[in-house]
Order: sequence, then C-alpha cells, then structure tokens
Amino acid sequence: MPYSVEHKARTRERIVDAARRMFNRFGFEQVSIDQIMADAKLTRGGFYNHFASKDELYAEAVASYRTCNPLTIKLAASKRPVPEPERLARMLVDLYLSDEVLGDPDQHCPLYALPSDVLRAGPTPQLAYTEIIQGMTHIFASALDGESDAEERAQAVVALCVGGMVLARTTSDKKLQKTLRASSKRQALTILERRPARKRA
Amino acid sequence: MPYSVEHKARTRERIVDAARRMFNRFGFEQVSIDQIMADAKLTRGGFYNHFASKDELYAEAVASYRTCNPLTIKLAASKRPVPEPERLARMLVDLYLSDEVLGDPDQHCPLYALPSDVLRAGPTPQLAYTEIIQGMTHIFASALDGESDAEERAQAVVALCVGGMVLARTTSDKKLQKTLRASSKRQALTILERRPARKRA
DNA sequence: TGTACATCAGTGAACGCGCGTTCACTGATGTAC
DNA sequence: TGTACATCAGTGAACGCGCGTTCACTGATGTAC
Repeated sequence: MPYSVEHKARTRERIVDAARRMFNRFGFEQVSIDQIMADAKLTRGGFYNHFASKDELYAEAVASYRTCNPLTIKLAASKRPVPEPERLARMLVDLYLSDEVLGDPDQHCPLYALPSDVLRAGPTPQLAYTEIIQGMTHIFASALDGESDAEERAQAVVALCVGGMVLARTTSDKKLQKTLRASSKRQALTILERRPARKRA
Repeated sequence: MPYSVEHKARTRERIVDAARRMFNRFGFEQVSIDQIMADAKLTRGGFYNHFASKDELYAEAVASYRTCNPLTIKLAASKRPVPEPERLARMLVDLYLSDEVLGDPDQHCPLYALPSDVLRAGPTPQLAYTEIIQGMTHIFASALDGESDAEERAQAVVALCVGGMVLARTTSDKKLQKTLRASSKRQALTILERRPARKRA
C-alpha cells in the first residue's frame, strides 16, 4: 500500500484550500483546474484522483468556509475561552466588514464573493450557502436571546454584513468602500443593541 | 444610405435589453453572444456591427439598469406625480425586496445579480455599479433630509436591500427566502423611520 | 413615377484558443519475505 | 536488515467541445437620376 491514507487526505485538503481562495478571488468560471492545481503545487492530471469534476470541487470549496472562516480561525488562535454571545456577535460584525478581510480575498466569504455562481451550481453548494447563513443568524440571534424579534433582527444583521461587503467590493471608489462598510457596521451594531435589557443573565 | 439610423439604434437597444436580462439571470460567463443575439432575434455575426466586444456589451447592459429598473418603470406607468421623498423611499424598499422582483429575473438589479463579475470587468461597468449605489443612496437620504446621520442610514438601507436579495437568491429554501427579505425590509423601514420628526416640511 | 445603384445591417461558415476531461505512463512508498 | 514487488498518487500529452471573434457574402433599403 504505497503512500499513506493521510498523505492523500492532506493533498486533497491542499487542493480544496487553493480552490476556495482562488474561487473567492476570481469566481468559479474564471479559475481553471490548471491554476488551482498549480497553486496546490501539483499538475493538472492528478486532479481526477481526488474529485469527479470541477463542480464537486466547487461544492467542497464553499463548504470549507465553515471551518476556514476568519472568525473561527481568530477564536482558535486566541487562547481565551469562547466570548459570551453579545461580544461574539459584535466581533463577527466587526471582522466581517473589516478592512483586513476586504483587503485579503483569501478570507472572503462565499456569500458575497460567489453569489452569482450559486444559482448555476447544484443543490450541494446551495446547502453549504444556506448553512453559512444559518450559522451567522444563529450567532446574532444568540446575542438577542429572549427578545421577541430576535430572529428578524438577526437576519437583518446578516443582510447588512453581506450587503455591505457586496457593495464595497462592487465599487472601485476607496472612500465609498470604507463608508459603506462603516455605515453597515454601525447600523448593524445599533440593531443588535437596540434594547439593551435582556431577560437572561 | 440604406436602413435608417433609427433602425440600427433600435436593433442595438434590443441587443442590450436581451443582454441585461440574460446576464442578470445566468451571469456574464454563462451567457454566450449566440444566445443573446438569438434572444434579440438576430444571428451571431451581426453582433460586431454594434459592439467591439462582449465586454463592451456587458458595460452597456449594466448601465441600462439605470433606466430599466422596476421603480422607474412603475413610476412612469402610473400617471401620478412623483411621490414625496419618504413615500418614494418606502416604495423602493418594498419593490426591491418584493416577491415580484425576486420571481422575475428580468427585473433583477446587477448589484445582487452580477456582483462576482464586477471585479473581473473593467472600469466602465464599475462606474455603472457605483452610479446605481449612489442613485439608491440618494433616494433614501432624501427621505431623511436634514437628519445628521442621513447618509449613514441611507447607505445601511442600501446594504439591507442588496444583502437581503443576495441571501434570498442564494438559498433554495423558499421559506427562508421569504423571511430573509421580510426581515431586511422591516429593519430597513425601521431605520428610515427611526426619528419621525424632520426639520424641513 | 420608375429604375439602377451604393451602402451597410445582417447572415452563417470558419478559425483558433482555452479549458475540462481522459489516458498511458512513471516513480515514490509501504509491505512481504 | 535488505531486496523485490505491487499499488496508486502524480505527471504531462492529447482530445474535443464551446465560444468569442473574423470574414466573405447577401439582400433590404434609401437615394439619385
């Protein structure tokens, strides 16, 4: 049995990682398998030892954001315990709309980096997108726990995050990029804090 | 001088119209010149009598949303005078996030239908995107005229509109599509009405 | 008014490139003895 | 411990299709006489 099972798994992961970063940066159609494999320090032909098609890779790449998103990475890097819900929600808004993430496409979220592609893609990537939405909504709703309109406000905060980034990426006007995100961020925080009194400790 | 100048202009407009609708529906790369020309009841070869390249058509297609958006069309169709700013702003939020627009890709806005393509595209389409953002911001800011944070709140409402539609298009869960837009809509209207007292009449 | 003509919008075949996918191979690795 | 072997991850050339673009043409139209 040549090469260990772990060796193959690591290679596969390297391909998914390269794909996620390049898809987020340039879009699904604009990136060729050749480029992805080169980015992963491999050659074209080996691709089909790992994936049945480019579409299958796409689904995995989107899904991989679940564990490779900036917030999860940041929390894992800091040695502190997981912050309480209110603080976590604010951290997510701050980070999602930050200069740092906007400036580094490797950290971009499929929700705003690849939304045109999702309709064309099959049900598997669509499910991955939906899970990202629900994951974010959950974090915001937890911060509003106990308030009657928690779900509505949480969803609106997700829309503000995604919308702010879509708009910032869309324009080439640096100043507008900044104010659009700042406005989205402040209004998102306002929505999260509108009623400071909470029912649970 | 065969064929009138108007004849050529009409044909060109027919191509731009077909392109805008098909690009919004399927994305830039997914639609071929062949398909667009067929949709405009023409054949492939004639395309280059009107445009230098597919990219040039893309720029025009995005720009055409300026006059072909659902709000402008609706206002033109109704014989009433232009509504006052507050009512216009509410109409835009309502329409932008409506079932009707979500269900009819022909009416979709490039901001959420084509955001992945804009980075790849040149400066001309980017300018067209920016103009759409500014046009929407202007409508919302006018409704908040005189309030100190009008610009910030107007931009956040744009982000809510665009974000709500991006999210709704992204998921295949019908119910989630509906609640995401409803949440964005209600919070957008809340932002617009947060301080009902205005300084001007 | 009728006719010959010039123009150019529109046609459809052909070109050429890029890219997803296939395939015959090669050589690194772990196992059996 | 050392060696022969089997496996299969990885290689790179080749295939074939789709699509943007080009080009020689055709035929509808407005104009000149």
